[in-house]
Amino acid sequence: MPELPEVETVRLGLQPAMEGHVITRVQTRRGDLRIPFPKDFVKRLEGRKVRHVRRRAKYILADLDSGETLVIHLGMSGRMSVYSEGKPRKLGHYLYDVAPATAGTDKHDHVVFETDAPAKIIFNDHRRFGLMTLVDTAHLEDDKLFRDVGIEPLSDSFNTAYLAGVLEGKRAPIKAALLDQRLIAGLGNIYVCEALFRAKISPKRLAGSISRERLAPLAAAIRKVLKDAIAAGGSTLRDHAQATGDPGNFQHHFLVYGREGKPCKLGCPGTVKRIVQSGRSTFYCPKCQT
DNA sequence: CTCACATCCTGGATGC
DNA sequence: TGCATCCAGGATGTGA
Repeated sequence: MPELPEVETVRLGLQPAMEGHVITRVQTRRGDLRIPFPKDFVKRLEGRKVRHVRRRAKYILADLDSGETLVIHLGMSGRMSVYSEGKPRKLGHYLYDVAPATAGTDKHDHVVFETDAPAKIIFNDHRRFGLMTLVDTAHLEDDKLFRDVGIEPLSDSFNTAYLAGVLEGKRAPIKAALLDQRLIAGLGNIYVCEALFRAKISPKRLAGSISRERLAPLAAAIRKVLKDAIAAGGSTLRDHAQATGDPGNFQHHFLVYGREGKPCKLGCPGTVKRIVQSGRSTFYCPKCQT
C-alpha cells in the first residue's frame, strides 16, 4: 500500500512522462473514485502543459499551466503504469515500454492520460480508495485536503524538537500518533512499525510519555526508513507497483512488518508479535521494544 | 478536544 | 469443490 516512499517512487516514474509535456487526452471510465471527479475534469486537463510533478504527504501533485493542480491519491491499491507511445523510449532514468494491447482495458483501469512525451499513463485502482481532483495551485495548502496535513518527515523542519512538540501531552499510543497525518505527513502502517522497531520503542507506549532521549533516535529512524525505502524504489507489497511497472523490492527489507511469529531481527531472543491497534495490525518485538 | 472505531471497496486467503 | 467470512489499509465521519 502506498505510503510516502511508494508515492515518491511513483512520482519519479511519472515525472519524465508528464513534466514539461502537454496532456493531449484524458479518459475517465467512471464518474468517481473515492470522490466524484470534479466538473469538466477532462476539459480542464486536455491541452494543459504540466509544469511540475511534486508530492505532498501521500498525494502526487501535477501543476498545470492553467493555474490548477491535478491532485492524485493512490489510496491503498492505486497504481500508475507509464508507457511510451510508438516505440520504447528512454525518459529520464527510465526506459518505458510500449503499452501492450491490453493496456487500459482492465475493469479497474479508471483513468487514462496521454501526453506528448509521448506517453500513456494508466491509473488502475481496484479498491477505489484513491482519488483525483483539481485544485487552485495558489491556494492548494488551504484546500480541505491539505489544510491539516503535518510537516514532511524528510524536510529540515522535521527533527527531535518538532516531534517532542507534537507528541507532548498525547495520550494515544505512539503507533497511532505517528499514523496521524496532521502530525507527520506520509507515514502509514508499515513504516510506522518499521521506525518504532528500529528505534526500539513499544508501539503501545503513550506518545507523550517518551523521553526526549528516545525521541532523537525515533526521528532518525523515521527518516532513515523512508530514505532507505525510496532508495530501494518503493515497496510493492501486495497489490502495489511503481510507476514504471517494475516491481520495487523494499518489502524484502522489512525488519518487522508481516513477520509475526518469526525471530526478532535485532538479534534479541524475542519473537515478532502482531497486535491490533485502532483497527490496524501492528508488528513489534515485545522483548526489545519498550 | 482526544481517541477508538466503523465505513468505503475489492479480491485473495482462509475456514468449514 | 463451493460458499461464506475475514482481512488488508488511507482518510474521514461519528460517537463516546
